Amino acid sequence: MQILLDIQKKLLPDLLETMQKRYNILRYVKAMEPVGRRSLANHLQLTERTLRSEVDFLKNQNLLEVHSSGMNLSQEGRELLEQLEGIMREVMGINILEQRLREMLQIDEVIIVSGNCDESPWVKKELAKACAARMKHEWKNRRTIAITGGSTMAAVADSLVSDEYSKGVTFVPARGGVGEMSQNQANTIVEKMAQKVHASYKVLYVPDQLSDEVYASLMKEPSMKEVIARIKSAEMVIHGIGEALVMAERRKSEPSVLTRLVEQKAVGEAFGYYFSESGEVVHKVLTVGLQLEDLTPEKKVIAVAGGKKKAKAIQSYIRGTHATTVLITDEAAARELISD
Amino acid sequence: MQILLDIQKKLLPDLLETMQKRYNILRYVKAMEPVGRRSLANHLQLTERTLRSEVDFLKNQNLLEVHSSGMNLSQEGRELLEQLEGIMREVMGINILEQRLREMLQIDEVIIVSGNCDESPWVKKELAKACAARMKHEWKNRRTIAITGGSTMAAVADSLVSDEYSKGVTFVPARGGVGEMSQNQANTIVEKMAQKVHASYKVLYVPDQLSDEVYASLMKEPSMKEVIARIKSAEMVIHGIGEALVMAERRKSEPSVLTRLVEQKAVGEAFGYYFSESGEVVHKVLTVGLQLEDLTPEKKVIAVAGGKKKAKAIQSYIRGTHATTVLITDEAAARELISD
DNA sequence: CATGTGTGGGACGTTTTGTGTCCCTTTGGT
DNA sequence: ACCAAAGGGACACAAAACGTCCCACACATG
Repeated sequence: MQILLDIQKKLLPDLLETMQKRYNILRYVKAMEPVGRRSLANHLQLTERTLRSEVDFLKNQNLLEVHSSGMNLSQEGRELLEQLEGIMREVMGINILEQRLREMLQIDEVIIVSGNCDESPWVKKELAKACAARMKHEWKNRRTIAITGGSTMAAVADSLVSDEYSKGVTFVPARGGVGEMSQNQANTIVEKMAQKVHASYKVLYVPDQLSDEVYASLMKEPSMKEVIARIKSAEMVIHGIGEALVMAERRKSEPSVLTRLVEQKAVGEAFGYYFSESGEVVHKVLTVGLQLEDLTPEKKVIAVAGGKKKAKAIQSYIRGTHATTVLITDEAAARELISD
Repeated sequence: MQILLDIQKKLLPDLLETMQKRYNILRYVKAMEPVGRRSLANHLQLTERTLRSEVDFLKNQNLLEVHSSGMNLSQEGRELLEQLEGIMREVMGINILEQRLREMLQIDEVIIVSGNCDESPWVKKELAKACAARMKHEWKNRRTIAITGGSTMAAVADSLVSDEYSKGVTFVPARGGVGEMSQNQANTIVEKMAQKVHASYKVLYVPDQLSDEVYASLMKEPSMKEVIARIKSAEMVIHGIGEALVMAERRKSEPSVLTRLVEQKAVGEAFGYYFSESGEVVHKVLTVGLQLEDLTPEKKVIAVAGGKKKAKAIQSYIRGTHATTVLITDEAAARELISD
């Protein structure tokens, strides 16, 4: 059945929405019958007219009856609703999860793919695919895209496909050297993405461990300044979210940093910032490029991360910044987040 | 899965239609790629513009790509189509049957309920329900409805439910005395239907075995003439289809009639007419009311019959008259019809 | 090289559908 | 008798869908 639903989601994207709407109407009618149009419209947060159209429709389908005293479910409607109750749990599983997460995290948009990244490797590909598809919808209008490193972002690069608007896009790394393996470095991924969709790109190589003077003079370099300006003006930011300690180790951070992270109970990491459970920034990698405060509301920020064990990291990061507009995650992480 | 589909059919009636349309587009694109918009529109019997809207949609869903040389399926489209092929067989099972029957019998509309009347008694109820629902859509505009007898029609009467327009309807028996058991007689059913939906009705009692003189004088009776005129002007005709010999026996026809039916290979029967396999009328019950030639194209004629063993009867009847606009039958009969 | 046929995409006016917003009559309870 | 709440009719307006062009471009063919 799941496969049928997946196909339908592709072939009729607003099917679920409509089903859910009508399902809700039937439920409310059952609960409140006999109920009038206007009062029902209030409860369902629909305008009178739209609800009326729906009611007319349901009436034509013999699912409800309308009398002068109000609306009732018909016998057939009752039977259908009974079946529907059972099936909707399954049908809306993901949808309901998305909705709850949206409310809980106060995020505009949540996309959940079913499965668990940690257990099934192909789920990460699904995550990446979802991210790629989501990006696609934006890059007609948002043409400078900042990207971070990480294996998830590398997967996103693999999933990108070019289209008519993609040529106009420029990819830039969000921040200089935050210490990933080369194939998962932001610069590498930026290059790969640009090649995939025939777009332009700019890289930002900032050597680690520079003395302050060299660093300062480097920053005065015009080419450098230009890239950084471009990065700061990016209209879309795509990034992964990591577990704080895992990231710190992978980056071979100083022991002092590590201990501080542990002491301050850092759990999440995103583009070089480490967040405690409550969302406070407890550490940041010092480098150029996007800073947390650059994530203004005008930017579209897409965060991608999946797997049950990343739930806390996701939460800490979301608490730490309200800039994220889209969260793309998997079912396992979503359920874990909600269960907390 | 079937239950989900059933629900969806109720909740979004044109879902299947849309799915099928898009599925077809994908199939054709795959078969003809790279293919242009106009040529595709021809093959699919869609106008250029509607196809274009669909293509835009599918393009946005990343299911197909459009280049200057024509359209191709995308990788994702290919994958989806593969899954779709498998699932559509099941999804459209009934729909495809309906479509094939429509083409094969040259009928405007075919409605098939799944199952087999002969084996599962509740399938007849489903047939009746489908018929009742179908009638409902008409009686806003078609207000005089002629009904025949038979157990199927009796079941239809049970399934009728009243609505706002039903009061304006008048039920009449299609023909006088064609010899059914009283509870399955047209007059009885007409009365029952009218009661069910708070409509008016007229009956037509024509005693059997009248001498010609009495019959002639009876026909001059004004009340009689009025009813008959009403019947002939009926805007909708609902009738069952029977197996010729079964019907003849049930009606206790003369042995001479029986032998003639056998000789002439009568197989189907509908409102008193007997049809041979090729559709010729080989016998008719002599009585007043609707005659075969009264079934003009303006009338909406709905034929209801199900069960594998009625397939031949249905076919013979349909061949005999092209007046039928809607056939309501069950899966078993439909499959049998197509396999012939 | 010209030409003809196919491609996608833009554009525009028309039609249809959906919607927000009224108002009116009916109904049923107080 | 009255009032609140019901459904339904009506209308104007916006948005979407649609039919029907025309255009630029690519490619094969003469």
